[in-house]
Amino acid sequence: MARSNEAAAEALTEFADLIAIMGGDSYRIRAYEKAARSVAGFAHDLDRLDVKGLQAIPAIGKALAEKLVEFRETGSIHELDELRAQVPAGLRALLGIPGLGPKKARQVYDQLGISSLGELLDALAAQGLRDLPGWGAKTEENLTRSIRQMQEAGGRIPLGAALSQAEEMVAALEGVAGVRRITYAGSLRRMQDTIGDIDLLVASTDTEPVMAAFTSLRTVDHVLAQGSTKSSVVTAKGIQVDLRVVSPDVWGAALLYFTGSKAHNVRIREMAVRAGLKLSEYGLFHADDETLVAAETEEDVYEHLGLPWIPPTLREDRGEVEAALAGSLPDLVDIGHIKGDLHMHTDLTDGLASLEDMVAAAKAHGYRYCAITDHAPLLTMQRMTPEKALEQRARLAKLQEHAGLALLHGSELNIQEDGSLDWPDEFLAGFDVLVASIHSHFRLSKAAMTKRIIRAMENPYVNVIGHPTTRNLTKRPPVEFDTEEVFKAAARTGTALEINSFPDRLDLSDQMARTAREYGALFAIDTDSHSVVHLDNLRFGVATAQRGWVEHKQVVNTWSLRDLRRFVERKRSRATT
DNA sequence: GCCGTTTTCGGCCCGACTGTTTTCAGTCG
Repeated sequence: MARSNEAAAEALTEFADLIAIMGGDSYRIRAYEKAARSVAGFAHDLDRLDVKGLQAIPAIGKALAEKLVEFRETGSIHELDELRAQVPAGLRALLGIPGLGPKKARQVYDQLGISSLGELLDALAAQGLRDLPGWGAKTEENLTRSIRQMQEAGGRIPLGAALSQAEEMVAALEGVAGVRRITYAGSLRRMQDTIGDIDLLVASTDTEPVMAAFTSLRTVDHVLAQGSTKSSVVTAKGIQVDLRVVSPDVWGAALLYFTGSKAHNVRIREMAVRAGLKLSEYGLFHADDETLVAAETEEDVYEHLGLPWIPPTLREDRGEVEAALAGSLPDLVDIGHIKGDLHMHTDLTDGLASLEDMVAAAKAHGYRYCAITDHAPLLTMQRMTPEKALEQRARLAKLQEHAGLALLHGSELNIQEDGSLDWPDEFLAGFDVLVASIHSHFRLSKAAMTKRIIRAMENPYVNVIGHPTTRNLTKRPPVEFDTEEVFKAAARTGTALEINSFPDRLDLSDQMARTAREYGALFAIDTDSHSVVHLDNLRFGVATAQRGWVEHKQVVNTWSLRDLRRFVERKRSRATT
């Protein structure tokens, strides 16, 4: 994704937030929000487009096209600057608190002068908000809880945002004189769902120019430390980035060391000690005479410890060392195994791209098949109807004639509070494949939630449970259900559990996928794409699956079309016999 | 602010939930 698109989308989103706080017209707000999503999901680089070209982007008219040009040329938009002058910076951040929207944000500012998270917390602690009109004890309680949940996330950055920041910096430094190798390490290389800070590793014999280039990167806001082998900066987005420079001949040892995890490193260092060796970021040495054993590649170091190379996504000391020793590391799913995406939206509901464009994008990804799964009627805002679904099916059949990959017609159904679904079985039977997801009633009791999900899985037409816990990494905790019961039921009913690749979701999480796998459940790694560019998120879902030790055989969308259809048919026929 | 086979004005994503209120406002998906 082009960086300029993201930056422009962020400016438009901020615009929308500020208009909302100022009490502006709700349709105008929505227009900005929609434009932001459209720009972020636009497949081409905005930088190449003039006012006229920009207007060809959906949801961008003349006014916004001009603002986008202004943004590109000056780095800002004067109307946005004027709004910023009227709304304290901290106030917008309050909108990130679930349960607190623009009206309440404005209210606490106007009536109590609160314009930061800290001030809001103080007021909540002092019970100073319950007397405001429309507020009460319960509101205070809910907001306090929301904030606590946010803080427990610890200001960590979702994987997607961290990775694009890291890749941008790696690309900018790759060409610097003296840089022999460069990569990101740490939790980012292990593809953990959230990242505390970014670790970059450079192999070079000439550190000065590398450090100078690093600390003066455009994205750097300020420098925390600058030395000859290690420097730390904070980016404009508030992300800390550490850069280490090592000699090229110890690249492998350093990469191993800085990739971690700490727990994994401790385990293999213990192994080294027992073998009369010593492992550090500078290499594997004989303990007695300090002669070098291995350092140049990770494979080398692992091999001299008696281990095969262990994929970074497994390096958490969750049994990978034992498995490696026993020769039983999982045959992990990889991005090349994926034969199709089973969860994609189009502009028939809340997607941004047309059916034709989504199909073309799936084809461009080299898929053998893809499923179009627009929202079902009970998500009322999407205004789906049986007629529209059938019409889409007819269009899909027409596209199939020259598609070059198998086009499956599906839908993303809504699991209701009692586990029932949008359409009767007779209508569901007309689809090729169906995803069912929770989009409402997140706070049911654990028992009710368990029963609800299992009932949905028992429907013979439900093939995939979409984003099973509905968690949002920055906003919403996962719903609670009895994992053992649900995962057992998934295995028993022949229902795949989705590993949703959206960077804010990554749902199932790595740990839950690992548990589900132990109960014999199958998986679908989907992108839940709402635009063409979202198809690229697949790598996050695949990495999450790897972290959950998921093997490719356990992922239904690595199967051939024939096997996938059998999977669907088997469940359906079991129900009728 | 966008958009148009209902085309330059007047619609636009609608309904549920929560907590507040005593008929409704704000938030969310």
